[in-house]
Amino acid sequence: MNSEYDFNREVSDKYSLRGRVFHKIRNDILNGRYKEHEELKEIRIGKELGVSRTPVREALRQLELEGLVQIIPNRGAFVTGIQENDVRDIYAIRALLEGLCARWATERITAEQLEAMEENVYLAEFHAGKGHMEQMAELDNQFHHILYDACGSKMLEHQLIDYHSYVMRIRRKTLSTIERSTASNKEHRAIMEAIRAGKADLAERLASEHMKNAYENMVKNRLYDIYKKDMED
Amino acid sequence: MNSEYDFNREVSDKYSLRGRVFHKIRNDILNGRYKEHEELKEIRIGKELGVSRTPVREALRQLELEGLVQIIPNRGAFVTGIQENDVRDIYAIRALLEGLCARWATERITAEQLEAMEENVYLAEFHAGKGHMEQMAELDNQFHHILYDACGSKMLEHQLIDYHSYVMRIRRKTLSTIERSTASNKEHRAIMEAIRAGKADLAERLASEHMKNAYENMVKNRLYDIYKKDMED
DNA sequence: ATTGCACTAAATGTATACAATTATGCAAGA
DNA sequence: TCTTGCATAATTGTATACATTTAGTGCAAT
Repeated sequence: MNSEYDFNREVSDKYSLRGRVFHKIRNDILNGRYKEHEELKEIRIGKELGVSRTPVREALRQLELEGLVQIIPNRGAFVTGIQENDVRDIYAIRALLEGLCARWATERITAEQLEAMEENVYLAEFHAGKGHMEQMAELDNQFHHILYDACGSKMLEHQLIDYHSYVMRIRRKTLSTIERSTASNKEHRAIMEAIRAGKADLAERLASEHMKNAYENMVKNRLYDIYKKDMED
Repeated sequence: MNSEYDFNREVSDKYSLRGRVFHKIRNDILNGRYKEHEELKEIRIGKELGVSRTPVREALRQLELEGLVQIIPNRGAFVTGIQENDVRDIYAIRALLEGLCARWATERITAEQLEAMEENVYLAEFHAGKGHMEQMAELDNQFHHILYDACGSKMLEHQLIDYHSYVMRIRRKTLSTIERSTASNKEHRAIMEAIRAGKADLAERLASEHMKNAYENMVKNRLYDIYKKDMED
């Protein structure tokens, strides 16, 4: 019998212990509860969550997959350090890949995805007027995930989600000015309209520039200095 | 007191049991011992290598990191399927990233790395004349790894190495014609010379086209059909 | 005061036992 | 013959015990 299975299913299920531990630690890292280079000890985390070391160990190894944790043999698991150079490189890489993503999305986006994208942009404009920063940040994340989904490439989508997670710790702070947030959403609108108009070259260029702008804004405000100083003591 | 440590150390050490299991399974996948979608059962592999399930489980989760294995909860670990679309996407992504890599390498390459690159190209020309396919394939891998190293970005290097591993199962067969192999090395030479001359734009374009050529050659010869048919039964 | 070494404590690495889940085979019924 | 249901086997998930490695402490020798 032809045994079918969805091989594109998410890696870490939320219902196993390992899945729950995975998401807990992941959120704690992204929300800044754990600092850079902080050691994540299996016993302590296991005790905190009421599970044994085994699912914790496996969750930590899954987190290494996302680049949020680094495991050193016989030493332990550490929260990945955010290096200034790495951030620069990631944005350069993302400038290319988000461009490619926008190009492919232009060719393959569905009506539903386009509608979701439009709704996202409109909603963000509303919240921008009200100064709702929390919602803006969330909508920004959402916009990019819609774009990743729309490109129709699991490979590219997975890659971009990984990078997105990696810089989210910083990006949340980067977007925390209403000026950049508003400008960012305008760029989203431009990308969306290029995609809707079927202009692949334009969409690619706009998405690429969107990344460069985000990075330059970050550098200008030197918002990741808070991380830098941790590395210097 | 300042406890220093090399955080760029390789993830999987070769001296722990998990490390050995990891490399064993990895080689078996790359060398084609395990077919696509083949199930990798913890007990069987553990018995074969004389270890318990624990290091096998962890090795499998590390392999998921490289994209060679997919783990489905409560079902098991399976060799990643090579989809035609994924290969197309990876080469498109690599076309961009190898270009970026060549650009950065132009700006940052060291004298030693450049010399290694030159030696590689000369040696490949020698083996091309003799028709030594094995050596050609190995030198091709080596050239790209030198390039990755020379770009001076751990982020980009790691990314490219991952993709490189992923398609190596196919690429070995792709290079198996002496014509493509020779053409490929000519492209390597052109990239190397552009880097040596400090022409970043040219190096980027050549490296990008090198990927496109490799992919088009593969499609032309339809060399991955052997994989495709496995998926259709 | 400093270095070196042994010893201790604590953490990770591995093996194994048990629990939960999934796959398989067979029999009963339509 | 095909399907359904249950019993059983096989496999993964988790907990725990033990082995190994590492970090740190304290004491002695210089």
